[in-house]
Amino acid sequence: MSDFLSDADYEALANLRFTLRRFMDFSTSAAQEEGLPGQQHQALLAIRGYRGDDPMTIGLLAERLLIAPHTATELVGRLVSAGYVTRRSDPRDKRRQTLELTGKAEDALRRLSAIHLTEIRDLAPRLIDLLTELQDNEPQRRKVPA
Amino acid sequence: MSDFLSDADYEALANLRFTLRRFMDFSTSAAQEEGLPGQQHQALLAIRGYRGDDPMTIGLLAERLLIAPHTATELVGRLVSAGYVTRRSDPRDKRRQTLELTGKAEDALRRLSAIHLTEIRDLAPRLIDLLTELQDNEPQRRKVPA
DNA sequence: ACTTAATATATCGTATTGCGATATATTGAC
DNA sequence: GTCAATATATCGCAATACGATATATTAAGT
Repeated sequence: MSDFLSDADYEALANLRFTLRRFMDFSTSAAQEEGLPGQQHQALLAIRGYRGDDPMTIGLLAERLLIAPHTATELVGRLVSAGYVTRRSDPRDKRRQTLELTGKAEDALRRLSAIHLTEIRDLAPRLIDLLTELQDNEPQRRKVPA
Repeated sequence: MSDFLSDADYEALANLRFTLRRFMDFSTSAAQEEGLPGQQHQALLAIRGYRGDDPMTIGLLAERLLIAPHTATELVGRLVSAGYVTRRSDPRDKRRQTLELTGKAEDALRRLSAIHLTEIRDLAPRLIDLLTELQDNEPQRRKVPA
């Protein structure tokens, strides 16, 4: 297992992190300005962006956000309290809670998503460059590059 | 300001988040297995990947991690306690603290960076696709695509 | 040189948030 | 019909970042 790493590798990894952090930072700030903590914004997006036949539930949301189900429970509790999400017992399986966005959530998410698209279009070229660089710097590639 | 957004836009944004979250989740888990909280791992990477003439300091680290200087102070405090970083007063400006990685940190970071490179090479194609898709779906582009 | 402002780091208390452990309700398996 | 599995919920805890503030050092203005 070649774990030889050049200074350039570390630099590229650090730059990738820096770029990702800037995006996360932008995103969290934008959400805060809408009055939403970053995690709540991402939950709304996960609900809105979900394509599937069954309705969105706590468990599905947990999967999409990579958090524990009971953490999703708490997150949804906050969203319901703040008026962004409705939670209703699923008649087909009363263990499940079906989730839907309120108009308030749709409005906030529309604004947030619009500026996120703009920001992503700004960031994407740099990000793609960094990813491509990291892909190309294979540690063990043939001695004579084509 | 056209904030018309299609279902596909929301889906693409949600998928991008999901992919970023998977990377962050992978990264945090890998760091934990090395005995490092994710933030500490990223601090080590920021120090190691930093290219500059002046030595790394608390303030520079804060800039690279996009955290408040006093948060960087706390983070470095934990890293020093755990034996990953040395902190010394800079003789040129005694307000500054110069930071250096210990051998322990270099070892852990080498292992972590190696598996991160592997993971990134896995993830990069999907990420590049998602970013490209988001770039191309300009809401207001010319009516007749070339 | 002396006073004042700016910079760099540090400390303390607080708030957010996610998790582990655990509990309850509902459904499915046999 | 009983028992295991699933889905959600609750509680206490730990980690971490921040705001407010403090101290030390350097720079700027005169």
